[in-house]
Amino acid sequence: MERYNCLAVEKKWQQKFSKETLKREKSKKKFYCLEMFPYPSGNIHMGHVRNYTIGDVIARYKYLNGFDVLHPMGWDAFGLPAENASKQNNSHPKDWTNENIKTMKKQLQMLGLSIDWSLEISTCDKNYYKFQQEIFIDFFKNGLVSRRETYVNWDPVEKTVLANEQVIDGRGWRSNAIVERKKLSQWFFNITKFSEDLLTDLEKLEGWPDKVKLMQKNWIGKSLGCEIDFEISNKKEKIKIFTTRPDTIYGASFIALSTDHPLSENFKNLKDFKDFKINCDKTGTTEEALANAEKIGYKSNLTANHPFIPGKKIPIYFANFVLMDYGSGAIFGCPAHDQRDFEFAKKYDLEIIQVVDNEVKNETLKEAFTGEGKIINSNFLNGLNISDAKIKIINEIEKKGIGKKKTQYRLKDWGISRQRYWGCPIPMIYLDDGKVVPVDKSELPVELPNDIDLNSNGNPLANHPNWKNTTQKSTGKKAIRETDTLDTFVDSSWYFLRFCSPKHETSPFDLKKVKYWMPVDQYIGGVEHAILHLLYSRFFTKAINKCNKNFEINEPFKNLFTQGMVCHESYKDLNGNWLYPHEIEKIDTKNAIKKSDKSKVVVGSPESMSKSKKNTIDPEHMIKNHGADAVRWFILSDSPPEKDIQWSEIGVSSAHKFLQKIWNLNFMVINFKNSKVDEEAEIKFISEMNNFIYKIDNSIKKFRFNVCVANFYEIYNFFKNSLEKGISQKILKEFMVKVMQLMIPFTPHIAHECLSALNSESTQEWPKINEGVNLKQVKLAVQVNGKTRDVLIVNTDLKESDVTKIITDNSKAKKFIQGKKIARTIFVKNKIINYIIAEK
RNA sequence: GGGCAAGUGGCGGAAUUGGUAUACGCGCUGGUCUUAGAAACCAGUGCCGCAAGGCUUAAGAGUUCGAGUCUCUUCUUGCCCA
Repeated sequence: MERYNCLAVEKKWQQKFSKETLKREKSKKKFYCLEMFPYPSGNIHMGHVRNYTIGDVIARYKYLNGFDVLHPMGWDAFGLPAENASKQNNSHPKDWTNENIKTMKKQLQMLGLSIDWSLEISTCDKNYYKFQQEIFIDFFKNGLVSRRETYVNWDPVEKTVLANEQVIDGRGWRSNAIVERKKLSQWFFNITKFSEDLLTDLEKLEGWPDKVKLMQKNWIGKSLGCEIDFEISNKKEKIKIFTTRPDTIYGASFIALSTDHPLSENFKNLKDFKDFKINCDKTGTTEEALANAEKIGYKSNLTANHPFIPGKKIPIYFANFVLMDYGSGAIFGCPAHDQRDFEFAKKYDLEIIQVVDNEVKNETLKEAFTGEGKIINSNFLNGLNISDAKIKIINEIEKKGIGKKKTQYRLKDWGISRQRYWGCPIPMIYLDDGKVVPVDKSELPVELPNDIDLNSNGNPLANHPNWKNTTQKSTGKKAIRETDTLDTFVDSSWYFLRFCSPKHETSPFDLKKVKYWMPVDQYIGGVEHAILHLLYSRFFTKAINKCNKNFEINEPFKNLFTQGMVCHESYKDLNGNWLYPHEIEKIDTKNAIKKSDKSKVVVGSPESMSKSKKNTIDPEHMIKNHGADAVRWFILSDSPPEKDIQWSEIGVSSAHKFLQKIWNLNFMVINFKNSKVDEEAEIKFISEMNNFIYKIDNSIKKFRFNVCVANFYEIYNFFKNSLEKGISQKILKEFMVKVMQLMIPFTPHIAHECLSALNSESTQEWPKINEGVNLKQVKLAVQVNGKTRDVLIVNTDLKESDVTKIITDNSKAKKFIQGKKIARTIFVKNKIINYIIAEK
């Protein structure tokens, strides 16, 4: 018996894996297994290891079960870090990115993944973004792209625009800078045209986690409301307001307008109004920023007539918490039942009229009441609940002809302009006469220039001396290129289509291939993409469908799995400096010291690995120490894959030890010599092994990989104990082959090596359960008054009377029922018998 | 503030979906081997109790012959939205 040399064995099999694919062209069943492709930041991290190991288990499992499997990998290669890194070390983003891709590809191959590398794509490759530009032009021609001046979320650090989704807690998702409101001309994808489809089609996605669907639903944020026209007192003009709470119309005590509302024209020359407007622009555009900001207003000299209370006039304000691009840029304020309105009313001493009943009465109201209740103080609405009141008042409004029912979505159009170099150029040109037109498709790609100055302020493309000067092909007219590039979320919104035919030259994808492989059967990635990336990809699929009627694919991802994060404790020395795990020494579970000077180390609770906290573990280092199989095994073993996992050095090394044991067991079986064969023991062995095969198969299907691992430990224990039970070598070998086949998806290197040591050619199939070999016995629990008193091993399908006889003859439960009156017996065949004792 | 998850030994976690709670692993304790340690192997390990037995799935109630699993109340934690 030799010691298992994981490094040599893994290297050997990786050379084979890198040339093989999981294609089975004759198979009638296809399976598209896709993991979210990585950003080439430099090195792979443990999150990638977890993501791609899970994907590999699924891909290999499906392949072994006879599927024709597509399992590609590529690079989400555009993005700001490349620009920043290049500035720092005076290189070019292209070189920096390509270097990283090389390193990370090598690292991924070290994991023994079943990736078909012939399909590799990179989004910064002009052969990729050329087709992205083509899709953009198609979208443009189909009315799915628009350009308009709007207030945008401006990240002052990155000097670029952020989508609403990219603003978290009022800060840039990457820079963490406080986001400002700025007016800019921007390109948009008209994602809101699909609001309703994106919402209703969520119901079709049965293979998606409910959590993710709910997040998308909330994000789209459909709400039913209505528009109401308020007459301005003594004028002919009307103000159209939008509200989701028309039931509170009798509580209206003011009107608030956006500072960009058309009515502001009348005030734009007043200095105090101008100052006020500047002040408003400091508030961000997110709902949260608006909710948290102090509510400020500018009182106009106008009032509006209340549409349902004759003679009542309510004041008109401009306010910072009303935005022009939500609804109509005008609201009516009902302070008693909206927190923002409440704060506003308190500040400007406006009327607070309660119209929904609540235990807290008007005089003592400390905040807006937004809960359920009966309508009061509202004339004909009194006594109704909120939803009935909404229906009734909308009817009334429509009858009076002063407004109509309207559905509103929270989802906004997707702003895609970025003032950056390292992204896909937007293929549009500005003609001298002011027209903005797409580049002729024959001129694609609009290539990024290589000679750029990253150190100049602002957008390097706009600063490039001549790149932006061009001519329109069809007319020869002078034109200027769009210098903004596309948001990098665009790159990842269709890569799954490109993977189906990555070298296709005439269009973004070969429709035949796409129709064969799509939708993605299993998509795997982090839950942090639950909204942005997944929503955008769904939009792209629907938008392409609109441009090309033959596409006929409505949803890109049939099944979605979101894995948890990889966590690790963090360490700080007494001066508050973060320390890497290799810089410290653990004394026990909660205490550690610094290796260099033996000083005390503060151990922080486990959290997501991040470079800033230095609580990262380098996968390459781990693979070199313990082997790829051990790393894969550990990352699958300790927690269910959808939950966070805590990285543990001891965990990996014990995974390594287990694989060594498996290797030894394999050799024990190969060198096994029979003394005598016990047929009954063989039947038990086969039956139990079949049981294990069933369990593992079942657990893989449910993504319960940690349970699979536990089952493998049980198999090992059981198999080892069975060696002395009189089982023939033939049977032992037959089942060792099956065990190794089961292990292929998890630890492909050692599994293949053992199979080859067993002289088995069966490396491409999944073990089948031997039909007809079943245990003739089952465990049956004996309960008295619901308490388990004994567990019997009995023949299957025994009748109640037979079971009772066994119990009264000989059982630990006997003494609990002897001499007692049994009032009732519950008997479930092969499972349980429960005696209910009558009370005296 | 609203919504959604979840809460099981010292730790990670399992429980065929209402039928043996604590599988499996880590850790710990004892033993074998060893000059010693490491490794390996064997045994033990929810709590109380010498034992018989009793108690135990965040807390409390309910439904049921039977509840970790279903219902209600409370507490705690996490995530998302505000």
